[in-house]
Amino acid sequence: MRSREIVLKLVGVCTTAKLLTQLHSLIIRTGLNHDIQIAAKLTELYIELLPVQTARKVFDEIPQPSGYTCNRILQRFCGIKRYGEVLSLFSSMFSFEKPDHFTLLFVLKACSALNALNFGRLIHGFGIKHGNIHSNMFLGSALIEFYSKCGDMDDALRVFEEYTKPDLVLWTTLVTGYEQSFKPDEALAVFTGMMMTHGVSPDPVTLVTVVSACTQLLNLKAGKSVHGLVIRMNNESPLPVSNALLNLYAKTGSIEYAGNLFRMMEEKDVISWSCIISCCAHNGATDRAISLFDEMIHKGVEPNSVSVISALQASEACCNLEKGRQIHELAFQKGLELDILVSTALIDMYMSCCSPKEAIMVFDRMLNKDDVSWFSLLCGCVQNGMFYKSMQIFCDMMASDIQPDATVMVKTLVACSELGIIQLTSCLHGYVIRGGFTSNSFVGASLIECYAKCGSLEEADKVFEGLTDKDVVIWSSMFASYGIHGQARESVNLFHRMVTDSTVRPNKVTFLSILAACSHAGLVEEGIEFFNMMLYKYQLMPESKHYAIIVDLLGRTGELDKAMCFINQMQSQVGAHVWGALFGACRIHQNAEIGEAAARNLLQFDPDHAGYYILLSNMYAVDGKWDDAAELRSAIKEKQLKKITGHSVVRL
DNA sequence: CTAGGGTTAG
Repeated sequence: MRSREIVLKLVGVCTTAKLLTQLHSLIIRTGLNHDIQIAAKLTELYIELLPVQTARKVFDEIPQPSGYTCNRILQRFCGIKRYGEVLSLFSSMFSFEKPDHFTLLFVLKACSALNALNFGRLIHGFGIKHGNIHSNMFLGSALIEFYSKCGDMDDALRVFEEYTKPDLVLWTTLVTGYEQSFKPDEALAVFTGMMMTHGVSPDPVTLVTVVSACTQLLNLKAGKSVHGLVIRMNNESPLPVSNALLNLYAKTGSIEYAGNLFRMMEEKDVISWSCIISCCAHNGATDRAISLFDEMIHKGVEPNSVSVISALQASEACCNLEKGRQIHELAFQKGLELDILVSTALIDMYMSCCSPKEAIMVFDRMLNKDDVSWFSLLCGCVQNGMFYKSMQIFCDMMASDIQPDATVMVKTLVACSELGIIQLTSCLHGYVIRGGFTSNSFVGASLIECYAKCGSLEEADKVFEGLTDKDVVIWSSMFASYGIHGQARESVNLFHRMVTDSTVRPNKVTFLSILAACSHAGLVEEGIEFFNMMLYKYQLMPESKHYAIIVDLLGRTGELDKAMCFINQMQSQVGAHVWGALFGACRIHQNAEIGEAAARNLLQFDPDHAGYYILLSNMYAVDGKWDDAAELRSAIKEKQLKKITGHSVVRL
């Protein structure tokens, strides 16, 4: 009798697994393991202290576990997210122990995680039948969360409405449910109802969810009023709330608000830094994004993959290869390079900074690649003019059993059209059909243009006529195809066929194709006619590229003054290719005066482009302006510019 | 033994 009490006391103070095993063997030797009370205590300890599998074994050996013990083991499994085992355990204990509301709580949690809608409904029904669940807020929120996670907001709302006096947690669970189910409007409506008609004040948890809802809606105005509420409620808002607000400002591109809030925040973590860096990186403040990243590192904040990705995107946007490399080094040291998202951001950065070699090295080092990393690699190679490599990557993708999607097909077709190998195009055409891409108009358009660029207008036309559902993209690609072959008349005729035979409305790209076709064939009048049609009949604002074509068109026939006038009356910003077109025309027609103006404008876009200097100096030379020519030549030397040698390839 | 939550990413 005495030893029993001692054992019980010992069990009470046992805190480690090691002590427990020693104690257990002692208990077995004394035969006290048959004592129900001691066995129960032991089990509880096992459940708490031992690896779950052992705990489970111990539990299974108990002939009559109490409800409390059952709940403890369920709780343990819930804690380590082994939800499948929670459900199977529950099913096995159902025969001997009546579940109480604690049991149901754990099981519902498992059902939510596993999306086990039917199982959860069963639990819900059981709860209704065997107890007054509507007096228990804990069960209520578990049920609301369960239905929300299973995507059944109607039932979630029904549960909520059973409560006559829902507390803040219950309200918040409902708001969160709507927000997580991508119904931010409803989330905000419930929130306003809670505050206005029921007079319940939110706490930080509620506020975070509400701000997330505003972010989903990109509703800056609503978000700002929540911010106002936060300020009125509390002088110093908790970090999660500030971070949520920061994210709202970042996502809505409100760089000013984000900056102000960030500066005001007393406490900051990686998330805060990541938000502000990503905000700057995506809204044109790339240098600031980079300096913020440096500041973060300097302050000893440990970077995570997200902050590294944002900093890489900033380097990418401002083509800062050196900075990109530095961040790469840092990511490598921190072991973040293993993250697929980081590697992919690195590939994008190197590709955009014209260093495909380094991008490929990153790719080759990746342990597991997903379809996005493959796509980044493919895209980058096309961007960098490595068309053979792009085709090779496409083949490697297929060999690695990666299913190409429509965007991959488009990029591959672009690479193929640059290579100009028609047999390859036929192969890809076959794949387009087998892969079921025929209904995708972007793939269709790329295929048409690919055939055209490989020299086969017939094949392009065959594809075009074979498509039953021609949208504006498909039509435009065919106009462009005729244009490539100098058949502007056919292009124009086809345009009229589109307008009369279909309901398709031309867009800016359509006019780009038509104008290019006219320019290519020297159809000056028609080109200007189309330009006016675009402007007046279809009310489409021409962009710099459209102007460039018209300038090119006028330039070809030597109407340089007219072209200059045209540029002067442009509404939109004059892009580099507009000046390029004018400059090219001036070279052909030997107009050094306008040519100089064009070249000076061009150099503003690309100050180090040796080609412009040389062509301009040639123009001076032909005009006999030797001094000007010499001056320019020495400027080139001074800047140490080298002309990049041009080359072209023809494949038969 | 009990409930609702943060953020960034191709």
